[in-house]
Amino acid sequence: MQRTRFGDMACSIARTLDVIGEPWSPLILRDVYVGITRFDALQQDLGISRKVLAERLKWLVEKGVLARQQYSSRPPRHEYTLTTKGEELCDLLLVMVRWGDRWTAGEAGPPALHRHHACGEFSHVELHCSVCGQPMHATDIDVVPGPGAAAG
Amino acid sequence: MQRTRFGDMACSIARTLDVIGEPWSPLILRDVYVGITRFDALQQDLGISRKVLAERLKWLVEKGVLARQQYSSRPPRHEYTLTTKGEELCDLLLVMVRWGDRWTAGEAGPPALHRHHACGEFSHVELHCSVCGQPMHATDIDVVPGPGAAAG
DNA sequence: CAATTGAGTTGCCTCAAGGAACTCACTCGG
DNA sequence: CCGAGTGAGTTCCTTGAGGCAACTCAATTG
Repeated sequence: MQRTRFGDMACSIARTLDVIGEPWSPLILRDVYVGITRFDALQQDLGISRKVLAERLKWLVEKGVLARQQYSSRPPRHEYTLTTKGEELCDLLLVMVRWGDRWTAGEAGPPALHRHHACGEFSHVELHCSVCGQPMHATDIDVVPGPGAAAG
Repeated sequence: MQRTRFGDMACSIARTLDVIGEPWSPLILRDVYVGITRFDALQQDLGISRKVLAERLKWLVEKGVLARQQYSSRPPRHEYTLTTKGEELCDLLLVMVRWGDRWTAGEAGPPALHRHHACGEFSHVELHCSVCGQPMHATDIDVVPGPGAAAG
């Protein structure tokens, strides 16, 4: 965890980073997304320190991205699942995968493939405009201050 | 910088995080994207420590996301600009903005708006399938091992 | 020649990350 | 009933990254 907190900045990027910007958090999200939901399983899959894992899980639950649920009462056992807020964060992971596949995969090719339910094909995500439906990239837009911009 | 490096993992998310996963890096990228390209300007805008800023810039240049260019020879002055690789990373920022706007903006509304050049409207990004063009979210896909998956 | 600006670098200090061991509650096999 | 096993953390110690401030160096402006 960095000392400077991003949560108070008037920037949606900074505020998103406040939630999942710390090391390991996106990988925890990925694991929960693919079905690794128990503490020990996460710890072994990631090779993360148990202490840091406990901290991150607590944080992500507090932020409403994950939910901690008891799936057995005797013995008490828990698992972590995605909330709606968390599922929508996974979109971010898809975009990371796309960039990582393009720029870091190298000769061996992408480590994972995505099959889209709607068409059944292996594909990747593309960004489109919510209004006109055309492709939309960082170079295709102007950024202007919005209502929540800091005064001054 | 976390001690555990993500760059060697067989996962495009981890490898993307290796490039921009460290604290501040996405915000540096955002600033360069919106035209804050000089060292001191970045330092003042972000409130980041000069030491960490120097480290991050060096890392991002090494990774080919930013380019360090001289825009004046006498006196020698430099600025940082986005490479193609860096511009494509900005797509990630757009998705962060979208999530942050939805889940963290609150009453005040989003701090920034995006106007799409193609249609001239204020809009946000949506994820679509590269094959069928239909919406594509984390809940709409199956993840299966690809050619670059680690053996074992 | 002094002050200013851009772009870093150096040094010190604190707190977070890594690692390993320990706890606690419960279950299962003999 | 006893010991081993499992899930889910917690505690302790060491190292190193992040914050802060001061310093450097080169060139420019007054």
